[in-house]
Amino acid sequence: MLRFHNTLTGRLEEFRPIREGEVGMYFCGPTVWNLAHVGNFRSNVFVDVLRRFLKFKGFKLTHVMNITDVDDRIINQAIERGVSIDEYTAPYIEAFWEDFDLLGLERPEIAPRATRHVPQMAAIIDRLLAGGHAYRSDGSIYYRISSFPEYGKLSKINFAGNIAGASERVDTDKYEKEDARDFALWKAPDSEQEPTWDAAIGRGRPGWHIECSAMSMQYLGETFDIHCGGVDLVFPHHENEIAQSEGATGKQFVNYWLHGEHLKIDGETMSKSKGNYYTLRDLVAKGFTPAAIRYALLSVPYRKQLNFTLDGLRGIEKTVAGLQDFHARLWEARTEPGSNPEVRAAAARALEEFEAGLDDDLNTSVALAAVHNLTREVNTALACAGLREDDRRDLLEAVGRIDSVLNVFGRPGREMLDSEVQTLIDERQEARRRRDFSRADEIRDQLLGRGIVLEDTRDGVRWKRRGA
RNA sequence: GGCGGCGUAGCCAAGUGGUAAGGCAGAGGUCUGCAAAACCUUUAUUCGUCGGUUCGAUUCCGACCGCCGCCUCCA
Repeated sequence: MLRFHNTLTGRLEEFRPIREGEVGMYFCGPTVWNLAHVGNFRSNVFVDVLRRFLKFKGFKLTHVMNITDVDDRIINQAIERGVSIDEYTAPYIEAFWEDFDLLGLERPEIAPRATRHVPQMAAIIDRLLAGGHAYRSDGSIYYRISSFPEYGKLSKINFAGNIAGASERVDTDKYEKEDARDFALWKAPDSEQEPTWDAAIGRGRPGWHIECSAMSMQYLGETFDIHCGGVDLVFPHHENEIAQSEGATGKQFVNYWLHGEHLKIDGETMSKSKGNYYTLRDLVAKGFTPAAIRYALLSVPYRKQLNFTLDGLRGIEKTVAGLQDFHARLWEARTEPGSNPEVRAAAARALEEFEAGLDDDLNTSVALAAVHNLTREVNTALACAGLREDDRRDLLEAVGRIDSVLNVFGRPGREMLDSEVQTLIDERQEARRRRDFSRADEIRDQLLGRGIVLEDTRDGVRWKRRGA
């Protein structure tokens, strides 16, 4: 039974989609004003595990991830450089997808861009105006929080007790708002340079929150199953989405809200000034593999802060290499016909525990423990020739199924070595037959220098690549 | 000030009212010409501190200490 911790209710709840066997989910995606950092990708990895596990469970998925390509930062940067919004964001969107693919993330079914959905946003704002949930002021349009008594139900925010200690931080707004809590749905242009849209509601540009209401409802309907994002979005972004959507439709917006925790770097918040700010590219440049980064980001359950350290990542490189070696060894294993009931049972148990772990609010730690227990048991069988052909087939299938969610085992297909390397390997085998071990070791070291690691096994020599 | 999270071996960490998963590192061993890989054994009488409830608490309650986050368009 699949259960999620629902931020809306604060409880662990059984997941029941609106339509049997189908799931609509929305994830607040990147704001493409700079290169995404490793923390951004923790959210993406969490959502990737979620979407892959839903497919594992047999659900048909419609996953929408928006791309925020208009906000104050983007507009300011574009104006400063004298380029259009699209020109400014294009390289960041491209870089985002490159990193996304590199981490083995499955692309969502739909990835709408805010700038392409302004009419839909205007339509919702129009409904809100008609319903008394919004008002015009100084050419801008604001959401009237007092018209939505349930405001605060997601973040449990309490304005009464809130203002006292935080009062010095409350925005002294230049705009004319009825209430300090009200937020902008539609902004009148500040200057002539600013990009604007002509919509039925006037000329201007959308506020931040409205795009997610507009795009999620366009692609998933007025009520849908899952909305996820980082914890920082709970307030105000998601709270405002609820106010906008439910204010406009009068229906419940989302059934399950899932929020991923942030990561810490060496126990501290990541920030440029602390020098612990890593983009994916930084880590790859340091020699880390995407599979290990992915593993690191998913190894701790999504609702826990995870402590990301380079030392830890180095250890995880070994863990992941072990899993990939295991997969390759299993793929190559020469086995006798038949089956070993113990191995069969181990495979079945691992799949069960893997699924049970993820069923429990995506407890990836438990799921990974099941994987490691399986690889150890199978390695034992492999070491004492206790693996049979039927087991091998079952295990490859089980690993494939597990990896359809984790995506860390790598593809075991054999790459061809160039003939010069192959000749050296053959020469070394010949030298070993002559017991000319100094020549054999010389060749082994030589290949190691080229990133090729040799292993002598009972079935002959194996080779694999290792990063420099 | 309001709301929330966390503190478990050298490190990363899961977890539960009934006696501590998993990974990395360490030690010893098997295998190997030597390696590598893999496997086996081993590594927390103990889960921040102090109280309380209980037959029994790391797990529930209270206090305290320490760390992190949201209340600022930051994942």
